[in-house]
Amino acid sequence: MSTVFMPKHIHPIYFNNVFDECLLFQNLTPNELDRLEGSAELSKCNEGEYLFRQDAPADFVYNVISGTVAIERIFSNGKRQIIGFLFPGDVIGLIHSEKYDCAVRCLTKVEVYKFSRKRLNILSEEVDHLKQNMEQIKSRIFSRVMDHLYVLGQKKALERLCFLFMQLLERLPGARPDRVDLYMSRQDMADYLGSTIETVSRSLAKLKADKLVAFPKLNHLQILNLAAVSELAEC
Amino acid sequence: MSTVFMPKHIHPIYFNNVFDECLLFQNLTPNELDRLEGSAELSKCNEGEYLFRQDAPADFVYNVISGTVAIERIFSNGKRQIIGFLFPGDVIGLIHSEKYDCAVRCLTKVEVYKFSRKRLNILSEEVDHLKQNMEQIKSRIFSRVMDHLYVLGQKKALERLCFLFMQLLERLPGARPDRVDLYMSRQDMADYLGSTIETVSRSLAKLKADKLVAFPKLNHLQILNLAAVSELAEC
DNA sequence: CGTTACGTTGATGATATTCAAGGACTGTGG
DNA sequence: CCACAGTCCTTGAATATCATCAACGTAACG
Repeated sequence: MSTVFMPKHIHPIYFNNVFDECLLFQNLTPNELDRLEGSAELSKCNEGEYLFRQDAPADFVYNVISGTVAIERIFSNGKRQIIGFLFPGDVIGLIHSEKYDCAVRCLTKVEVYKFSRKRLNILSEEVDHLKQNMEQIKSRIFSRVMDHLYVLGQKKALERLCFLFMQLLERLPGARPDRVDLYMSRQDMADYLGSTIETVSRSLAKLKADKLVAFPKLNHLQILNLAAVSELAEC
Repeated sequence: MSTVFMPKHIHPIYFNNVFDECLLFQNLTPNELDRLEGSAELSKCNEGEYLFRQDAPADFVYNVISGTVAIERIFSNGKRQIIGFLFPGDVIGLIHSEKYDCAVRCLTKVEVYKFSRKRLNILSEEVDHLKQNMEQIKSRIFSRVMDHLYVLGQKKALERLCFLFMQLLERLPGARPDRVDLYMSRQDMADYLGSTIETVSRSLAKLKADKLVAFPKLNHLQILNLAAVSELAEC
């Protein structure tokens, strides 16, 4: 990998596998990357911990370097809806008012770059590509939520599960059909898919019985029949 | 109503009941409003027509003056998910990439102000309050979609219907518990709530039987027991 | 080797969808 | 003004799907 664009002081992990795929940094010149770096701070978080909670002041924007997180929303009756899962390269916290309207829980050990939201906004005024990238990220997030909405509105349990698998396959860096790591629990899947842990488990059993997927280990998914899974997931 | 902030050439309908509630224009000075006006054009659309279609170039941002529209998304299998209903004062088309990723269908005769997206963005660089308003609108839209996601994921048909009614009551200008006009068909409600027309109809019957609501006319909803409906709708 | 947390499976009842038939409202033309 | 057709809405019956409660497996860990 070329090191031409590598700012001097950023943690090297940035450049292992994430940097190239990271939307936030697309098309930035070395000089602009340097300026962005000045607003950033590496931050770590352990499995099960929260990056931030619902209703906390929305002062920071995060860029996931490594690990997987769940965006979740708790409601007054105690129920939980997971809005999405985010992976290395993804950005958190762009679309918020003064307070975060959801919480971010780490499913694994997580490393993030933490930006002051204010400074990022100021910088985006001066760096046109950065602004464009931020807008693009927002519209992608929105588009993804609308797909999610459709899945919860129209699809059956089995199809929902396939939707999740295709999402993971497409968005989890390094995922291949024969190797998708499920970092989330069955309960997390259920809360994402608007279902229950039992229904998820039964749907999994059905997919296994039909030889569409296999589980060499509990959280190691293999997609055996990609065409069929993709078909079921289809939007 | 004070006319101090009234730009000279804007269509008077703007000032009948919408202007004060319109987020896009909050806190703008008369001079700034004048500049905004220069980018605007009044446009009308009949019931059943589309303001724009999915995948059309996203060149414009709309501000609803009068009427009701449905934001909908069509999927490859022909199914339709309605993302939301918009009313006077609401803004359409802020969060999109180059192409609209959903379509906007008019449920009634509709009047909108049509802004060039490009010019609006440029103007927002110069007018700080406008930029803030736009950000606030985006985060509200996002927050609303997340509530919707929760409703589709976690709630039963009856509760979903109550959720819709409360949304209408809160957001439809002029709506009161004893007078909520349903401009959408039963099919529209079903497509919004991730349900079927029959289930919507049955849920309605149940709510009527329990004296929570009444229908003096087919599309004139009265909420008889606001506390109960609100309770059922609760997020 | 027991404890604990997490996942699976079975039985049952609740809820929603589907298919089909019947009403109610609307607009048109006689 | 009425008859008729068309559209939308409601209701019924049968079925499919899912949630719930409970029991059982299994993997991880001290």
